[in-house]
Amino acid sequence: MVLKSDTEKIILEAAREVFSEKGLAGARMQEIADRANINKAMLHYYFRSKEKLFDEIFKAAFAEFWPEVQYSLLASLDIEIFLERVLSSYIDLFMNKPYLPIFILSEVNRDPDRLEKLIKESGVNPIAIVNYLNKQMEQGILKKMNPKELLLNIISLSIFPFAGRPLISRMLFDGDDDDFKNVLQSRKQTLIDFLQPLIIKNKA
Amino acid sequence: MVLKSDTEKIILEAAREVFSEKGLAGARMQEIADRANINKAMLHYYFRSKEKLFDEIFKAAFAEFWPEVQYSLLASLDIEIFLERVLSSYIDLFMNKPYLPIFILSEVNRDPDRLEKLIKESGVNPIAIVNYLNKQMEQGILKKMNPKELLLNIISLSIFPFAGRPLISRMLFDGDDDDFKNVLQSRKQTLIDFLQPLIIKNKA
DNA sequence: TGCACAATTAACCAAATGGTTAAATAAAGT
DNA sequence: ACTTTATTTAACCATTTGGTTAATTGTGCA
Repeated sequence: MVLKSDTEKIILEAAREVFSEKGLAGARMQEIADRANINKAMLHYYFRSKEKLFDEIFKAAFAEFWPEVQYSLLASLDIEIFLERVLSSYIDLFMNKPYLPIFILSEVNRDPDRLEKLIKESGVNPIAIVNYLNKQMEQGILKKMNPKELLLNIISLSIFPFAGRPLISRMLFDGDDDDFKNVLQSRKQTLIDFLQPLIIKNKA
Repeated sequence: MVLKSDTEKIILEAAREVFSEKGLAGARMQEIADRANINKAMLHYYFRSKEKLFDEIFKAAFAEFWPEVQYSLLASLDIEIFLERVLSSYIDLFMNKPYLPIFILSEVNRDPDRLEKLIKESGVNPIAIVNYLNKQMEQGILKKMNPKELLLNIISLSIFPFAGRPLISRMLFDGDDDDFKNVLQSRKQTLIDFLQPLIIKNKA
């Protein structure tokens, strides 16, 4: 891949900010240019069109969004370590990039075809994780259930609090986002506790 | 409240469709008018501005979105029945109105102040549920944990699969939304099983 | 029937918006 | 130094978009 010029990187960062705040439809090319301190024409010089620029941003966001989980199970991993890693890396990720979950969710919803293309290109494969969970169940280490649904539950518990952060913060924490932030941070541990009953201990 | 004319209702339904597909920024007044089979000027005749029309839609959506939970615990309820009701009513709701979760989440994220105003007007109060859960814990019926976090987990498990439906359907179910739909439907029961370990049975 | 008022429409408007262009400036190569 | 190429800018353009207006049609009622 060609090295990215400084200007290009500055544009991408500004675009990421604006697109994740306003969405594709709500974002304004002028605002991106302003935030990058450059002339609006530069956006087209480097990225041709709003759509193309957005594609770059979305692709990068999705790349961050996904692989955390996948790489957590290269080897046949102990389930407790697996859980610890998945939850921890997701929570760290979203703590640093709070905009990620809702950005992905919103834009996938608005135009699912964009995701479709990306999945095919990137060869991402969540089924590996499903198989892993399934194996743990067959070995009697995990309580038996639909492994896809278990993965869905783990992801729900990890992502939703971040995706719904402005809502939850206001409804459940009286608008005190710091308070909520603490809960989110400690979730690395409390979620493991919450999921603990799924793990079958062999009586030693 | 004044009776709503037919035209008004038709507009609201069309607006709801378009706004929840495209979001506030992405929606076009012309498209709403077209879908309602009326002249665009009628939209302004009845609702003054796009913003005002959107407010109506959002308010109605939020009203559907919230009270399901709240009304589930008018009396001091058995925890199993509580869970059953909450999960069941949420799943039924989102099964019929799949657009609701992501619509609320997206738009609250885009403009949290809109929610702020609504909360104050509507006097919604999730803390009642938190208190209820807390009491159950003190009575030794529920495993002890942060009650706000338990509520958060229940909500996450209920809502996220719907909010992320286009994403999950493609990533986990190979794009077969019917397959996913079945899982969602059966979740009324599987989620109860999943949460079962939280409930402490008194040995009879 | 005719009058007042509500509902509806076609035509129009100003502002915003994504995108283009031609000229200017800076860098790089010779 | 000179030429070529890449980068940057200001001005401009066509289209879209939310919103308005003035005229038309429909409705209830005195």
